[in-house]
Amino acid sequence: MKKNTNVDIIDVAIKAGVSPATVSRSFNHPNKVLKSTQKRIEKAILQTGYIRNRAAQAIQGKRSGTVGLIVPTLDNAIFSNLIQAFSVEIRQHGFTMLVATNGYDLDDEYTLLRSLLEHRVEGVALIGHDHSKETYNLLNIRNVPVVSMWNYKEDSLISCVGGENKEAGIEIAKHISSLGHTKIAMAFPNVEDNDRARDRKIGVVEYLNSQGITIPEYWDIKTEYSVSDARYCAEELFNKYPHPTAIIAGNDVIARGIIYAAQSYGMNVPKDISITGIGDFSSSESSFPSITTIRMRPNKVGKKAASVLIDRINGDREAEPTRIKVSVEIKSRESTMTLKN
Amino acid sequence: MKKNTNVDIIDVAIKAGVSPATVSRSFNHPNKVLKSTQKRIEKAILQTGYIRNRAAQAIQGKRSGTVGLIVPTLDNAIFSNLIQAFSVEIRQHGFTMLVATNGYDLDDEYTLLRSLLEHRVEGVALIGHDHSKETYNLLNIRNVPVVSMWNYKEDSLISCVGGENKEAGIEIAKHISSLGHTKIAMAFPNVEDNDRARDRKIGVVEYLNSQGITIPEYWDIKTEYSVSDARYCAEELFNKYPHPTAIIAGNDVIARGIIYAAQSYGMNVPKDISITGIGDFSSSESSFPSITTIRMRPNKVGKKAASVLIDRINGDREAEPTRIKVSVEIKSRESTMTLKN
DNA sequence: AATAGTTATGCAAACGTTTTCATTTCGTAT
DNA sequence: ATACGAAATGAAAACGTTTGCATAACTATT
Repeated sequence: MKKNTNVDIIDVAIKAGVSPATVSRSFNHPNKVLKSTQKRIEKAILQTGYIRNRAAQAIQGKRSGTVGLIVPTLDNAIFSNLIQAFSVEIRQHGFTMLVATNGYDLDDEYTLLRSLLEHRVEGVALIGHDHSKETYNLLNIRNVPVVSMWNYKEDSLISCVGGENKEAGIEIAKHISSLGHTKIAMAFPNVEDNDRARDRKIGVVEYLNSQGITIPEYWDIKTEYSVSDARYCAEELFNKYPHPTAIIAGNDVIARGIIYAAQSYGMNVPKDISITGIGDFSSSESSFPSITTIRMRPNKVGKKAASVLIDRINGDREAEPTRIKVSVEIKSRESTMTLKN
Repeated sequence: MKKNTNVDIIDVAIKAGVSPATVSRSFNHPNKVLKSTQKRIEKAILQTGYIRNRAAQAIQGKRSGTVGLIVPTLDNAIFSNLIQAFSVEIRQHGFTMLVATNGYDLDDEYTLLRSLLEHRVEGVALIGHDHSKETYNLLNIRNVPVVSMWNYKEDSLISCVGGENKEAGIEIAKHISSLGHTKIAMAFPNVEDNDRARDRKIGVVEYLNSQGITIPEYWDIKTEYSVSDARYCAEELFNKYPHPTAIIAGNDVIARGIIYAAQSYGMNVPKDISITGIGDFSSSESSFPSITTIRMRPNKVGKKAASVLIDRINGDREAEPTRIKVSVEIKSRESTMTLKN
């Protein structure tokens, strides 16, 4: 078996009886090359097993054909829908995606960004608006097309596509409050360096306050973004403190964990306790009980963000940030009900 | 604000008062360069805002600093743990990861592989052993370091790290059977082009047959890899056919969907019906009821696969495939119990 | 102090493309 | 047939690195 690693555009050109320039053009400007010549070139490519070298292309300072994506983690459902949608759309435009995870660490994010830029990604997608000074600075200096996903912000420094998280918090609080609940607990992750969670929490707290409801310290649960930790934290609450009649969770994964905790304590959701999420992840509708949540349309956000990014890559580098607000919407399902007294 | 996109190694060299070659060496062979010179270079890099160009590096035919990963989907929990572990390990060795999803389409996988090779990834990770003829051929011709994850196979054509899926199937069937169940249903996805699912199913069927148990057609559920579809399919079963006392699901996500279906039909899991998964995804232990499943150690597989790949990248290109078997283990939890009669 | 052996650096030729500019070929109108 | 503009192609100079070879600057040895 002939091992063939280094056939280049010149080999193809010779085989096809044309110049390298023509082969190159047949890739990048096919309309500038005669149909019949294209055929000959294609044949030569097949015969030689040529695979074009994007690195050599990228070096021209033009297209690298890649975009970078930095997410906090791939480890759970939170970003899966989003990333999948983003990836599919990106690819349809001929890009390949470089992915890096920063584990919610903003300094690390900066390092990753640098590394992506070393690879000359044509654009970058990030999550949310909490990024280090250095990150913003680097993006600006290099003038990299960039889009922030998941979170709408009307005065964002960079383009963004997402829902308004504060509004999401308000909506869910409104829902719970309208069902008559007043003994309400919350379960959010660490909101420092995480504007999505922070905005949601602010929305919840502000709305409840406006209704004269305050949440005591011991009902303000801090949890990680995982089913297991959420369950554990909820069980702690059930063990040690008076039981609320409703718990508002920072997202659907946390809500799921809390529901498991409640069920394992023999409570019925929603009869004994109402529990809400935020996000509407793909399994929230089909779980039992299905979760009352706020629909944040991850698929739409991912897809839309991809096209915003591509537009920016192809378009005006100096343009104002594009900001797209994806409306949020309450999904009232089985995990909540009117407070019985 | 000065927009600065094109500072190159020469600018840095001038600033630092050395030659470009020395700057290059300070990146790639730092021990070959005087400490004091390195300092000057670092300072120049900071002052100029230089970011090295990996494309120009890659063109030398040496390192591109990237590896490619092709997965069926990012959309659900199945591969999340695996990918996360893989990505973290890869990065610790200075690589960046190019990710592509093929939606379980093997022809598409070939196209993606080509595209990754255009970017001159130094190695490729795939899922399982079902790949098209063209894919295997291309990998062989180009002599690309490659590792298959998730599935151990003793005579695999390429290196692999994973559990033995057939064994997983056998183990879970053994467990269910040992609990006294004989009225057993199965729920698997389409096993064509999916060796993981196929091997599991074979294991289940063969073991049950050996115990004199056969599964009627109407208890052989075909479902997609999603909570919602699994729930839907299970409800169909509950609606139309006699109820089994146990259901063996192809993985934990499917199991989860089935549990929801059962619960929504007022059944108690496990008192009325035992349900098992395979895979042991991160939330399976903390869900309620927790899922009896086969531990496939996705974190270990991902991490190990990354290091196998890196070894192959740095090592002997002609070596025999490295095959690492990650042992599977039954995790008996709350979703199963002895058949009461 | 002269020599040999190291170590650090510079020079210049790659690496595999793309693209500008120049040239050739072709079709069409005279 | 001739001339003209358009379309297709080729030649060669980039693009930003890395690296083999040559040289210069040290260190250690006598």
